[in-house]
Amino acid sequence: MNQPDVEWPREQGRLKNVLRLSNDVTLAQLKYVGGVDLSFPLNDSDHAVACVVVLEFPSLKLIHASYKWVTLTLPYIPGYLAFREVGPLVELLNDLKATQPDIYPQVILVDGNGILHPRQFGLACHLGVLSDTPCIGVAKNFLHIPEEGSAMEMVEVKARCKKALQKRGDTVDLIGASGVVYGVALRSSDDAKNPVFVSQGHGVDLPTAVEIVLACSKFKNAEPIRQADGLSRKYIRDHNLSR
DNA sequence: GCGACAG
DNA sequence: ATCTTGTCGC
Repeated sequence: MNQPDVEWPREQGRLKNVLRLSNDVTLAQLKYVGGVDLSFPLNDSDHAVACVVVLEFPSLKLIHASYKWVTLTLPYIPGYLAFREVGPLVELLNDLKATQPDIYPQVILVDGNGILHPRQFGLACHLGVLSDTPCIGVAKNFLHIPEEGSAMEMVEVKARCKKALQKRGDTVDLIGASGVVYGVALRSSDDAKNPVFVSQGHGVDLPTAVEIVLACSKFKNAEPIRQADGLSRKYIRDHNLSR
């Protein structure tokens, strides 16, 4: 009974029962924002460097970065990213909470989706529940969601974005034919024509999630994620981890 | 069967 | 995911 397409949706459904989409964090009380990401060496998809950073808010100054060199056992399958990447991230967060609880972030920006997902339970939800920490999904690319109507089709979303996202802060709601509010496409920078896709992960409502992502954005990618991405990549270079 | 699919 | 970084389409 080791069938991913049977066991994994089941597991997502179970964890979804303890998912909180109500708000546990506000901009006013925000002091530390986290960012997580994994980077891979060239020609080696079985190993990666997981990274968690903490930025002071609203200055967005880097105050912490920790890394973990990991061996990945599961493949990347769209809709099941969390099963491949969530383990190392939870470990890094647990270490941080245990050793430096004073700088543990009130909210974490995750490279990937929250409920903007075929079963409304993407990586940001998965990480939020397992770490019991508010999380926001921020994806650079749109994840295709089957059978949710023309309003959620790739070409349709792109067309609406091109028309409506004229300046930094503009948003386009992503609502399925079923009525589910998946998230929003957000223009995070005046220089970035293409949007990022923001969705609730855990412990945050959508308006607050968008507010936080925007407040953390200097470029297209929100600073916490951009830092985690850049630093984990640098870690691979500095330690000669590419084959 | 092919297509469409976060990282 | 991977490429130097910021962004994107020819």
